[in-house]
Amino acid sequence: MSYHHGNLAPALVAAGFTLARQGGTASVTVREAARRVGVSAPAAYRHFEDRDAFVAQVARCCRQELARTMMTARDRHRSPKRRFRATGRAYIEFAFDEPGLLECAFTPHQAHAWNAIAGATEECAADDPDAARVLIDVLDELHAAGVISTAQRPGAELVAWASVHGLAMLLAGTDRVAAAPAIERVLDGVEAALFG
Amino acid sequence: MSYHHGNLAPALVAAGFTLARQGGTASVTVREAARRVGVSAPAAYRHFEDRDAFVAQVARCCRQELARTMMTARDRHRSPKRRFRATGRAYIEFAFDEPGLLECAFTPHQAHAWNAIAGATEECAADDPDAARVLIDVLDELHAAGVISTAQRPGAELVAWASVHGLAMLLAGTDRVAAAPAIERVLDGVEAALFG
DNA sequence: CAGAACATGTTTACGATGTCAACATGTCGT
DNA sequence: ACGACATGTTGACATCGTAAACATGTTCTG
Repeated sequence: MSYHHGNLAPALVAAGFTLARQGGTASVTVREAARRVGVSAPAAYRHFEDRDAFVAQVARCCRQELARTMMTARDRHRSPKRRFRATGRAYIEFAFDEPGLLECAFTPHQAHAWNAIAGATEECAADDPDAARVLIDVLDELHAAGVISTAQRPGAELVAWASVHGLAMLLAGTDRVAAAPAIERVLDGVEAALFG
Repeated sequence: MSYHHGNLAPALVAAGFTLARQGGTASVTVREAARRVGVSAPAAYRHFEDRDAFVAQVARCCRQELARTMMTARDRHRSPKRRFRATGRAYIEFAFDEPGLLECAFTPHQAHAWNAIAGATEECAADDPDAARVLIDVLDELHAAGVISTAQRPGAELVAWASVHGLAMLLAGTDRVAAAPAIERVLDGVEAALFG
């Protein structure tokens, strides 16, 4: 209604999220996002340094969506081992359900993924779910329950994340049912590596 | 010298390879490759369906380069276990030495990676080294040596590849020496998963 | 050996994108 | 009320992918 949109940035990011969902990072374009929000393209540049900065925000959304998916899958179980496995499986399922989102989630600066694991926990509030946080939490549960030994605990995030993330990348675009055994095989491998 | 270049396609791919090395997939552009070869942009379209097809070829080169790196690292050792570990480590090292090439190697259609593992071995000749082939071979050595049990052998490619590929993705752009322990940790995890 | 079919390059051109500069229009503090 | 500031708009430019239409060698046939 008004000349000024009110909160353009979130609206643009939301539009970008939809674009990512449909066509992956490549189709996350400033112009198209602006178009969908009903605003001129340069307007976006009042809120984002450049396209990379915009995509980074969209990617953040994608990661949050992934985290939410993992959390709901995890919370369907009680035992730490089942919760762990459900978390990992959810990650891979996400690769099939939302290939565009997953691709976008980690393509921009892969450093995000690592940083998320390395130590960054302070940058995400309660309303900013983080996939790495979910993983770390469930690993802590396993540790607390004595399933993972104290000796094995350090670096467990990496082992789990690398396997699952790598598998998700490899399986992107393949047949879902054909991949099912592969998924279980890798999850078995992760468990064997961490406790087993 | 002549109006006709002679073998444009390979020249363009070589140029694309250099571009990938410097700036990753994003900077692999048909126009720039043509420019560097000293030819007009549309000329490239006599040899490649579209940009994706071109990038796919460049990616193939990148994968071959990776395979060569893995092979030379592997061949520095005799024992199957050491050869296996050297292969994996080389993959990760490649992520640090040639981030652009690694990104390009698997971004276009991740299906390549999976297909490479799934069954594709016939499409690569002796002069067309394949990273998946290298991995499979060294796993076969481990199996033959009795290090990997027959029960564990099936799907071992996936476990190894997913972990290492995922780790390489996660570590892209991080500090090399800081990441060293993480690398060993994940490699330990892979070994624990496959034989341990 | 001439010339036609073919492969391979070239020039031109169009539409889409990222992004800058200049201008317009609201909002808000004094 | 008025002027600073934030936020949008229009217009323009460079780069890209890529389609015609045209030019130039190469090669095969009569």
